[in-house]
Amino acid sequence: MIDVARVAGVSRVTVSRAISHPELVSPPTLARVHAAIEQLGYVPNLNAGSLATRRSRIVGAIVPTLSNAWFADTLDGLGEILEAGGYQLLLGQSRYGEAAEEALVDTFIGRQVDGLVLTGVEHGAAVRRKLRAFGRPVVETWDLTDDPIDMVAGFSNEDAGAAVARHLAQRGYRHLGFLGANERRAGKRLAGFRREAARLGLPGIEAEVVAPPSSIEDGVRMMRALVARASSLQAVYCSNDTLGVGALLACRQQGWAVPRRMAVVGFSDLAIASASQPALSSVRVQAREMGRQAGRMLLARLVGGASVLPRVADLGFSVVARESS
Amino acid sequence: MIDVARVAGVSRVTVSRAISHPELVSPPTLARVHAAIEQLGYVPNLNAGSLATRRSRIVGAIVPTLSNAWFADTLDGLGEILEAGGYQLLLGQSRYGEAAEEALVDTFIGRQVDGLVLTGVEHGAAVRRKLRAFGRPVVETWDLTDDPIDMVAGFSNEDAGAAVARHLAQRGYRHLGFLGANERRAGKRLAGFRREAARLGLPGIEAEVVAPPSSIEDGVRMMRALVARASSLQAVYCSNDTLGVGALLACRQQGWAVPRRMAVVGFSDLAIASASQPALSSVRVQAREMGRQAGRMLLARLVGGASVLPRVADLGFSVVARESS
DNA sequence: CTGAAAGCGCTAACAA
DNA sequence: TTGTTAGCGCTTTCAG
Repeated sequence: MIDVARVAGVSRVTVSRAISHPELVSPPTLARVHAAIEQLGYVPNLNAGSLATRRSRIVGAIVPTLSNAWFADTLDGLGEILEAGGYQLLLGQSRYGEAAEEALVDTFIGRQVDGLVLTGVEHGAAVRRKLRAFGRPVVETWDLTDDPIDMVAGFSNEDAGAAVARHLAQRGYRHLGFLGANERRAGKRLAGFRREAARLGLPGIEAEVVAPPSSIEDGVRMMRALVARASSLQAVYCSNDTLGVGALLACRQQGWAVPRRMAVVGFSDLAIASASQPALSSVRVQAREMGRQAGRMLLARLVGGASVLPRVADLGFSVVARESS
Repeated sequence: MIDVARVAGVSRVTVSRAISHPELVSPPTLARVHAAIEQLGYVPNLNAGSLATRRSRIVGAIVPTLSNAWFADTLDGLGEILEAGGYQLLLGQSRYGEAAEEALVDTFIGRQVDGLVLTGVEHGAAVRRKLRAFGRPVVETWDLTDDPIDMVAGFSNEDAGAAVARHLAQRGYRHLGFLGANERRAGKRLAGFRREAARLGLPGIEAEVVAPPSSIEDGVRMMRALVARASSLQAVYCSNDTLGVGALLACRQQGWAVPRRMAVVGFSDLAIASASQPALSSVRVQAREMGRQAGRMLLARLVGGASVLPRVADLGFSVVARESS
């Protein structure tokens, strides 16, 4: 910057202003500074700027994993909005681990991110405390809660589970089962599924769980294990579409007609759900829109702006009935 | 940090050392410092550290989009390796735009990222110049070139296209078509496909292209357009599986038997390829492994270490023949 | 509209 | 092993 100042024949401050507050610099001076910047190929050190301003123009985002298309979609939507506001995304993968999440929160705070997006609403006590003390905007996604750290953009996983139970009950299935990942939000979907089945007077629900991330093979194996335990099973709800496709595959291998002998419902409505044979019923969630909404909520607080957004946004979900149920 | 120093009864440097170089601090002092850190809930400002050390412990990554599972997988693999080395990922989406890519490169340089991962090997001249001048490790992915900016971890898109042509020719298909995204790497696959078809003496190839990102609907529409133009078509190669699934759908709607009346081959072997009906032949690429390899190449340069990795890593690809061809 | 002075929070020499 | 002295490169008062 000193070099630029010398070449332009001005002081360092003026160069700084020409970059950050061009309206405070006279047009001729501005032109000279720009020329010097161009000539020297000068690129300002944003870290130094962040240190001085305490604003990094970076938003941190923590997802369990990128290899699930749905989280990637949320990030895509988030990035889309943030880019437009001049912010960038610093990424962290928690791999579904609470300790990893806390470590990520620490480094994000250390890097002075201007805002943070988390997946889910269940976090360690330390995470909640630190983030509240941090005092910068935080959006939790992919779930809902009465007591957010700050803001939420998601949907009710319990309600989604309950909706599937109603959907299956309506179609006459009574003996329901569940295949799911051993993970917080999948657990909530199971809880809602159980609660609603009980309310409707259906028999108790047999469940199989597996450590995330789930694979199609997991689905095949769990489906077999489940029917071995509960041969009267008529329908199974899977906490994600990958397991759902696995369950369909297991049915095909056993020669069971879907949905007559066994109905299957997945979750999150990936492309694979509509492409599979028979097409897999699923629960559609607004993955990308959740990211967008989170981005808007952050920007509203970051750049101020007129619009005051509510702290809680429920993006909802919908049961998509296809051939498998 | 001053507060921590006072509480622990030491100087600021000692606190700094206790955090960054604990082996240089005596155990009792270290304990006092840690106690003070704990008590005050102190979180070091990493930006200040970066400013002083000129190392940010951040790697920038630019992908066209996150909403394609394959790039997300590459990032996942990259993140996996970098996390283990104590680095974090700063993300940028170019949306297949060269200007956007250059802007991202600028801010990444400005943020002093320690390394950079790009998608593809075709970049603006300014990007190449700036990155070479930057002097920090850069890995290009998802393609190969003789003249990398620095390092490459990818595969040959041209060879992949050629391999599909051979695969189809071997099975007796002669009139070949192509559906693809209007994008650099898809273009190379088409070029290889064309070249090989010509070499094998097959008729010229009809192609349809569409702006990325591709959708299943794009595939349906393009497939129809293609056969409207070239009714003798026997097989079609799609530059990604999404288009491939769309092509299959179009065939079903027309009542064409696949692969008898029309063979279809996709690209990148997403889960959707094996789940679709009939199962879609595809070209498998090592998306995650490309990310891992890029991560290893970066770390090898960043932390030094014994192993010297080659500048170019060809991860290859393989044609996966399924029911559709 | 421009410049001088002071400081953001940390770390790398060097010395003790 | 610990502390002292100088910055890292930028931005913000406050004067001029």
